Amino acid sequence: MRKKIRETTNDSLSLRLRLAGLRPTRQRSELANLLFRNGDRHLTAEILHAEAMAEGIKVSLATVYNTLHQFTQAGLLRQVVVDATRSYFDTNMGDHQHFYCEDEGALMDIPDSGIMVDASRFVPPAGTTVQRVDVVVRVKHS
Amino acid sequence: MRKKIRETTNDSLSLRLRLAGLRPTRQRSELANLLFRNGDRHLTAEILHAEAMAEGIKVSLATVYNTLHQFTQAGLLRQVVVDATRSYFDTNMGDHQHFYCEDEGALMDIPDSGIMVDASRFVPPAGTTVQRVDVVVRVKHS
DNA sequence: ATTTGTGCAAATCGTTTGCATCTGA
DNA sequence: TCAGATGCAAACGATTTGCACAAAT
Repeated sequence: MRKKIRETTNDSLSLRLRLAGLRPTRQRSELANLLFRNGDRHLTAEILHAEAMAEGIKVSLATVYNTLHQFTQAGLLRQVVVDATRSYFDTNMGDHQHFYCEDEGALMDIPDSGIMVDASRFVPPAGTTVQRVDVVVRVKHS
Repeated sequence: MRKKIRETTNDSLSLRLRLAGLRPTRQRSELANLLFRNGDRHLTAEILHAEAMAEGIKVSLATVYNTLHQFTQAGLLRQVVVDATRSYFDTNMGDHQHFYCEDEGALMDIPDSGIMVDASRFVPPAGTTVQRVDVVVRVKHS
């Protein structure tokens, strides 16, 4: 049979990476798989790295950091700042908000119904435009 | 004239510290003065430390950090998380929200009219209660 | 072949801590 | 007096970077 022109291994993830202008290297593809195969996720670099290790994926922590930032820049992830000591990344790029439980450091999406902050309700400082509006509902175990 | 029983040096700041259960030490009083004399402020430990130095106030950076946390715990300050790399403290304890300009790392109050997020609009995860709702409007120089 | 990514370990940066010394009540 | 504060420097933990090597196109 003839040589396959189009890459057979080119799953949708590789495609996504390509479209984002990122070479689908082994590490990036495997991390992308971890990140996106199971829908919405909120994780730190360390958590992702630990998961990768657990699945036998070889990546250094430094590469995980780099990759998360590249994905963020490419619009595949969103960085969520809730805790001064940790950086979370969210695979859900839709317009949504979060619950954050400080007790356990858990970040959760607010089920849709929720808060819609209407950007027209306020005027940004002179010379600036609104990038986005972050809403974090801080909760505590009661 | 008779000995003054009540401290003459007891300005409102020292009083505030006392009421908060904090000894009005020289450093705490002077930092409190810097923080509260000019109304609302948003600053990092480093900025406050630099200001103190500039005014000839002798405090170590470590003490500034400690003091900011003590004030926060005492309800005199609020810590605002907007940037993964810096911690801001806000002297405005009222219910309000912020603009954050990533370009210049500037944090500003949103003039009141603004956003009122109504906590009843959503249900916190089971077993938790809402602490507070943080809204950060991220803006960029255009 | 050339460009781009990766790994490691060292460097960085904000923040915290241990401990000896000082200070306010 | 003496519990509580402070200062310094060392410790810390998350993140980043420099550089030699490896992989993708």
